[in-house]
Amino acid sequence: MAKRKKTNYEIYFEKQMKNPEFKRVYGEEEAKFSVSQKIRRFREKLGMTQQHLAKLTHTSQAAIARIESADYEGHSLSKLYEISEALGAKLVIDFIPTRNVKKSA
Amino acid sequence: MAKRKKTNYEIYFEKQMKNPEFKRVYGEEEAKFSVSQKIRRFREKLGMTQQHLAKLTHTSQAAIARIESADYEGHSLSKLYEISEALGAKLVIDFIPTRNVKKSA
DNA sequence: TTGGTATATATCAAATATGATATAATTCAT
DNA sequence: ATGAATTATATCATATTTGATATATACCAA
Repeated sequence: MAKRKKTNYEIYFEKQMKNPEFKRVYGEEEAKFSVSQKIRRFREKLGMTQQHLAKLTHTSQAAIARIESADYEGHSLSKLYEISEALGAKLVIDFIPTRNVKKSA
Repeated sequence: MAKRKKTNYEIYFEKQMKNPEFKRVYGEEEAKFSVSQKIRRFREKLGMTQQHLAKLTHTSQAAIARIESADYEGHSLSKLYEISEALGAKLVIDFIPTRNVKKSA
């Protein structure tokens, strides 16, 4: 069975992950957090309150609290884009291949 | 006005972005596609039909078509997680700092 | 403690996404 | 061109997210 050809991104990413510094920063420090946690951490790094982020994204402090709560899973992409904009960040979304999948039905 | 202290991640990322290879692969080849396009491209690389992906995610072919349509922006994270699982992929979501933001309200 | 600020939780109506179905349009092989 | 497979579009009921509000809790400083 022939192996699927890796994308450039995969090749590059795997190479980077062999770099201990990259692995530490990307693979551990950041990637282990849930989306909720990432938002909270990012906001707190900026010294920004939920109230302020709420104003920037035209919503309420309660809504931000909900989005940042650990067990919340109802995030929409449109909301995440709004939030990333308010945080001065770019939202990156990628599908990284992890295992083989049967090709067809 | 004192500059905000950069996070380790920011420092590392900016350094990487000065590497033309990283910039090309991370910033252009992948990031230029919308989420809809990424799903479609990923599915097609696997030689998988919308019908099959629909079955794997317990929904209809029409729903997959909608999710892959270029102008659709209603994606939810929960749906993206389901899809990435069916595609044999890990969904990566990250906020990459791009500019400074006022610290507080 | 008191007051002030920040965050968490609950409720409910409104907005939006989802699933299901039917059917149209496209693509592709023969 | 015909037919089969694939994808696109439309509609509508249902489910879920969102915004808004009120209020509770937590935390810190004076």
